[in-house]
Amino acid sequence: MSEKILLIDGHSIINRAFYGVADLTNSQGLHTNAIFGFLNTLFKVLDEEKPDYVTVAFDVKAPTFRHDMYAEYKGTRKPMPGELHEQVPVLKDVLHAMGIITMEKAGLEADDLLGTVAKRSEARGMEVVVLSGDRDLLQLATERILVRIPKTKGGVTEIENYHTQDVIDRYQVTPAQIIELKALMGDSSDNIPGVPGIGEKTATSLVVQFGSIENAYAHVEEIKPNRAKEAMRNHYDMAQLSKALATINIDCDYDYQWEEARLKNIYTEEAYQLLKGLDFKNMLGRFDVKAAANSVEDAFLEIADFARAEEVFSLCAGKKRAAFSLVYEERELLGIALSFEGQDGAYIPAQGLLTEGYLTGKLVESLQHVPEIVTLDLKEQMEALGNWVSQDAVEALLEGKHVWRDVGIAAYLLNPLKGGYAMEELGKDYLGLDAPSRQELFGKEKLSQAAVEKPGEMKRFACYGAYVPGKVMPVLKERLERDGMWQLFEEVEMPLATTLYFMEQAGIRAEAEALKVYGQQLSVRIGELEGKIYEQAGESFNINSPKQLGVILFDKMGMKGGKKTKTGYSTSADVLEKLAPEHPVVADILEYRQLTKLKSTYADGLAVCIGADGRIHSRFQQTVTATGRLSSTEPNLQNIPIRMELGRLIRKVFVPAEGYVLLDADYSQIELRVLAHMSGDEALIAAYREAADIHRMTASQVFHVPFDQVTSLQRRNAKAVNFGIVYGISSFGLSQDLSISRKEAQEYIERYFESYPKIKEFLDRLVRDGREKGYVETMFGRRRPMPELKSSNFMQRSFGERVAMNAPIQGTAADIIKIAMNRVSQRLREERLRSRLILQVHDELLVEAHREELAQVKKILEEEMRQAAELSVPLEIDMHAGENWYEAH
DNA sequence: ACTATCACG
DNA sequence: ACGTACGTGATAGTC
Repeated sequence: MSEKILLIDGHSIINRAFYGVADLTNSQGLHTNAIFGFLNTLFKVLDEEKPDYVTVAFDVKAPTFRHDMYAEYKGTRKPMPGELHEQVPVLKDVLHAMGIITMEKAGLEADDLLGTVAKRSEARGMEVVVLSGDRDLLQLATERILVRIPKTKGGVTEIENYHTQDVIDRYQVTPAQIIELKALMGDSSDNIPGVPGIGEKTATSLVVQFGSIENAYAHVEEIKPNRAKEAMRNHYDMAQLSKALATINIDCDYDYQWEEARLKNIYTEEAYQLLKGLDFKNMLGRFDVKAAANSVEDAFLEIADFARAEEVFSLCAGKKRAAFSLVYEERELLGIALSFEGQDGAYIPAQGLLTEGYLTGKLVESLQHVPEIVTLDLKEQMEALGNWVSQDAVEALLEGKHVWRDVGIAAYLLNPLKGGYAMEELGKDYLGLDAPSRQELFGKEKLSQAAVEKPGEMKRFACYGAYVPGKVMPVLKERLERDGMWQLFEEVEMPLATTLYFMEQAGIRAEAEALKVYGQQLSVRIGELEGKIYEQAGESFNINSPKQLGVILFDKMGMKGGKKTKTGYSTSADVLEKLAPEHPVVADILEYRQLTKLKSTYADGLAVCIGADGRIHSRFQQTVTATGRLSSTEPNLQNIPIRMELGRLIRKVFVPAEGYVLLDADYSQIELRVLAHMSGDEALIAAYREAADIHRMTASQVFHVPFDQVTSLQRRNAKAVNFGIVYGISSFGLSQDLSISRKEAQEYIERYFESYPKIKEFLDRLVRDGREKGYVETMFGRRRPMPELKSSNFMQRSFGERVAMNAPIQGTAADIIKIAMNRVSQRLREERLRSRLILQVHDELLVEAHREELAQVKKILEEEMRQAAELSVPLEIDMHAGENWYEAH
């Protein structure tokens, strides 16, 4: 096997880290965020690539120009901010302490050094990995040179990988032609001027058509859009100059010694001390654990005989804290892992005398005595447990006199942007521990099979499943306390996990027969429409395929629809609605779309979710959204149609059990009320205190007309403005929504802010705080990290600004209803009622209320929802009871 | 696995 | 000049 070398573009990775990681300083006041980000990326790539050689290339800070004659361009490169500048030498020290060499040479750029060493290494038959944030480097990609580009998407770093074909797939040009592309379109971050008037699209088509700038110029008359032709003619010199700037020198005069770069143990004492001085506590964990890599696993036990199992359970029962993990698959229990003080991990497989029932019964019994119980995904564990012990036993355990802590939920609060909170992720993030993932150990193999074939791996997997939560929890607690979210965790999120468990268990009754009839009715009409559409189109085709539909509508029938998506024509509803007057088939297509949606997603989709008990048990996910809302899956019961009557009818299939009714309560405009409170705007607060029609009030203020003379159009527009404010207003967005010009939309917004100056101040403050602190927060301290606000990319930054305005509002509303849910659910149980909370739809709660308890339940809902938070405006609710969800809402 | 579309708050 | 409303999940088609 050939050896592997990893080459890192130090300049671009540290820059990326600096702008992507929230500001950090150590106790001496040294900025450390860029070093932190760099090292995290480095560790990630080292873990993934396991290279034999590593080198990091830097630019020399003295003025260095790739080509002296172009100094004026390179000279315009923005100077490094002092906060970043001071971190570079420290980073180099850390790298050197880990035995990783750096290279730099006056007169040469990091790019050139990387290119040179990459090519030489390739020539020696090595596998090469180049890591850079700069897409210029793509020109180096070959079959044996992999260019990796980290990309931050919503706070999560993913790395894009490019060999030759990947470049072609992504950019339509070869790696060598990346140079041409950059030369034409320019690159402001790299100070390549490019050709004015030519952007990515035009540049790509020119390179695809002509292969090179020179050839394009030779055939300048054939260049198609006139704009591009003129640009090429007038700025050919610029293009050539840009090309020279974009070209990486792969033959530098540099003496590179591979053996110097060979990677040894990077976890040295020296590096440890340096990281300690930087206050990188988490990374130290990594050093500790790496140093003692095998010691944890050595302590893991597998227990196969009855007497020892008894011993372990009774030992566990006597501890202050314990963590456990059920290892199961479908309805088969494979075993139980426990972790507590004095025993890092013990796995007890289900076998022989140690039956499923014995193990789970013993677990419940032991845990009853443990004051603090730690799990990863409590709700899921409890649902599994219910397979082997009685429902009552699970409920008693959940409501018992101990504290439950779910490390997945804790980690979610600390960073809600992550894709998941699996055991190995938590270990890595908070302990620097390299625990194996299920995927790594077993791949797609079934656990039941793995248990037989790989008992050693199964023991590791199971023990880590209990060990990691137990070890991570104290770290998470410290972080939550530091960030002011401990109370939110203890008093809102953890109780909510239990509330959601009860909701999922309860489910909602649905009438399969009625659903089937509804679906059949849809089918009839869908069939009619299908025939009608084919007739009008002159042929049959798949109406559900946007691609085929686009061809029929825009090519065959000649309707003028601008291209919109990357893949072709847009056929979305808003485009079709504008086209409807042109041809009657468009209306039919819209109706067809609507009906097939109803049929496939709702009629058919829900039918398969009805369980043997005649009820649908949706799953409420607590660790998914960026704002703190819940999400509902399998099926999603938070998007059941309501806006259109035909769809709304589906709600008639959701019915209460015999003897019950459905009681539905929703907050009235909770987000605007939250906004009124958080901003402290007197006008809005007064309006809500007087129970005024808020949209009419806004219209009256914004359009300067008396309250009772507001037209319905004005009210509608004002309503859209109110929505826009909550979404993080932009004139473009508002103009789209109202089909008005951007200018008009801008005027609405300005007049709104004149009427409600405190709201403008508030929103501005959110953006500013977000930028300075790196996060925004809700009334209850829930945070949303805001890495986007530091982006140099206009689009990302603008997005960040809207998010900064929206997240605290949406998130506070989410906090409030979560509090209400806990109180409602708890009171229903404490007051020994048969009524149950069964659904939450963001600002709405649905209770299956026993007819005899209706008055009492109404009172509970009303009280707990109104009093969930103390705001400077009242929290109003609308409440109805009905024989189905349609009637109740 | 990814994209387009559309259902909800 | 840049190109969008904020937050989700399910389905069908395409690659």
